[in-house]
Amino acid sequence: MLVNELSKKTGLSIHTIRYYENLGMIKGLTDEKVTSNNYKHYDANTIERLEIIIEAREVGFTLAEIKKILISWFETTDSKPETLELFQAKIKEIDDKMRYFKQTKNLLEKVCEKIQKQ
Amino acid sequence: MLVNELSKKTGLSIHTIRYYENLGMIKGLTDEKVTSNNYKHYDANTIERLEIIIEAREVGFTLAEIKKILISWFETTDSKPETLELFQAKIKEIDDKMRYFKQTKNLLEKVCEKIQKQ
DNA sequence: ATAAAGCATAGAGTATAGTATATGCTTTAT
DNA sequence: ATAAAGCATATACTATACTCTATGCTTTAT
Repeated sequence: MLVNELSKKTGLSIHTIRYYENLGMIKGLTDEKVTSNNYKHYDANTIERLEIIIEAREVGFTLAEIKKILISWFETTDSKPETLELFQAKIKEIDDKMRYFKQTKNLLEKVCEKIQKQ
Repeated sequence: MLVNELSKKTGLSIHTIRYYENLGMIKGLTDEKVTSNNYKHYDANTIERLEIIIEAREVGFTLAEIKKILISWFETTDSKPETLELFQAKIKEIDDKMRYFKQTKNLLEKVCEKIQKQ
């Protein structure tokens, strides 16, 4: 599929997709048999990657961090202990954030109650 | 307390505190009795506000959104239905994000497992 | 008394994550 | 055949949230 279809399937703008491609987070392939253009083709794996990006950026991870996750998930063949430690730290970060979430949700609920009582 | 103490108590840099003050998220008061300087004094409410800011920014809310939360929580006396709707929408956002969190945590745990198996 | 540290304001600079514009070539539709 | 739409690359622009630097005045320590 070309970039337009990929955009429609993921909900990301073509600009954003190209931005992620420039960062090396996804990679389209040009068809060697076609010489008239250099259109890039994307596959199901690209969609999977973009869905991971969408999820992880909601969590607040930077694109640089998400890139590391993608590499470890899809490309890495060797296991580096520092990579493992990195992700274990990220899991802890998520747990910490969960607590902030609950507190903020709680505050928002109280704010709503306060408004409704008036 | 002055800005230095406030910084130490909250863990935020003096620059960041002033940045938030310029955005109108907190407010220090100058002592009217002192004419030689215009040092700003901060109270316990400021700490409370900054703690809310820290929590809510972890959740991914923008400073503009957090400012609205602070106003509704500490200053607002009248209840606007649109404010209530805003916060109810924010609560839903948090619930949505929670789902992304669980998915991302799940992915990270799988990545860790994958690395450990190698 | 004088140097060091603290405070305030203003403005510049940085990082991240897009978003938009310009240009030029290619493909598709009429 | 030609106009419209799609694709690629490059560069510029924007927004958010800081972070740093410069300047000058005030307070504190020695």
